[in-house]
Amino acid sequence: MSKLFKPTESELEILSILWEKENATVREVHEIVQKTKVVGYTTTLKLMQIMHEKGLVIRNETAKTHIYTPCVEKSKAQEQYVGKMIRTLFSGSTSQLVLQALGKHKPTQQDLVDIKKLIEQLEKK
Amino acid sequence: MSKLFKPTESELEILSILWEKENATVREVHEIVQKTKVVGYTTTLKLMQIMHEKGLVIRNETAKTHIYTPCVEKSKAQEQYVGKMIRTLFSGSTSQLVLQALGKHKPTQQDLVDIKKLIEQLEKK
DNA sequence: GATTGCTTACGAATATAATCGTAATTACTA
DNA sequence: TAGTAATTACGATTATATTCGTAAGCAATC
Repeated sequence: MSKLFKPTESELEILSILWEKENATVREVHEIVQKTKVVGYTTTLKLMQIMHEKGLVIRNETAKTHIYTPCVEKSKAQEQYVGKMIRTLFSGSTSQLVLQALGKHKPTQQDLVDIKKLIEQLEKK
Repeated sequence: MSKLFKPTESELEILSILWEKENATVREVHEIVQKTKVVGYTTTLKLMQIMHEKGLVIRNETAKTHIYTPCVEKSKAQEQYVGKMIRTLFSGSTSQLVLQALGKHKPTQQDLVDIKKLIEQLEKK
């Protein structure tokens, strides 16, 4: 059984930025966080230091300015959150989640092709 | 723009129980919560009282034992959480969420039929 | 070598959430 | 009526998360 990890709200936000950019400095992360909410630089710094203590990220300290890299797999987070959401918000029904997602957030034509392909595969079993 | 609501972890758990049962007493909710984690009765009570103050639930106080009813729509919560998840965990891609969900949490044959139907409708536009 | 700017480290304050103990109330019943 | 059980109300504590101020280090530059 894989250990479940449970980042806080702020930690998840930072992780999503790191997943996007592969790795980043505190300054870079902070710049992006700023777009969403006003918060001091040292706040972002402290959060990332705590994440380092927890092992959520690793960092390269060779240069003065440290470079942070995520240390948990995005796919694991996805799996965990999707599972929890299906349970608590969709009464355990995967298809309800899918219908809601496709209905509210319109997918592209290519998206639909991909999904149909997967459905075909699933039907073969 | 509809006001966004942001229940805590525990509040969301209680809401999901209330959505499932339409309405319930503190005792009933507590009984279900107990299956997941050990926690005192008054803790559940207090949480539901706070939710009442916040307007997340309404309650019928005519009898000694109050009956709680959810006061936010499940669909609104679904929309909000799915949207946020797509943004922070799936880089804004709906299809990625769908693929992850269908891949990890196997849907029934009927589920697949429903989804295909929706896809057909979406393709017509 | 003093000044400036950017960095990390870290303590401490603040805010929020979760937990529970105790008292008061009510209803039932022996 | 006295006693028991279940309920609500509510204060207080504990735990957790977030925020920021300040100091110290380092490098470039005036």
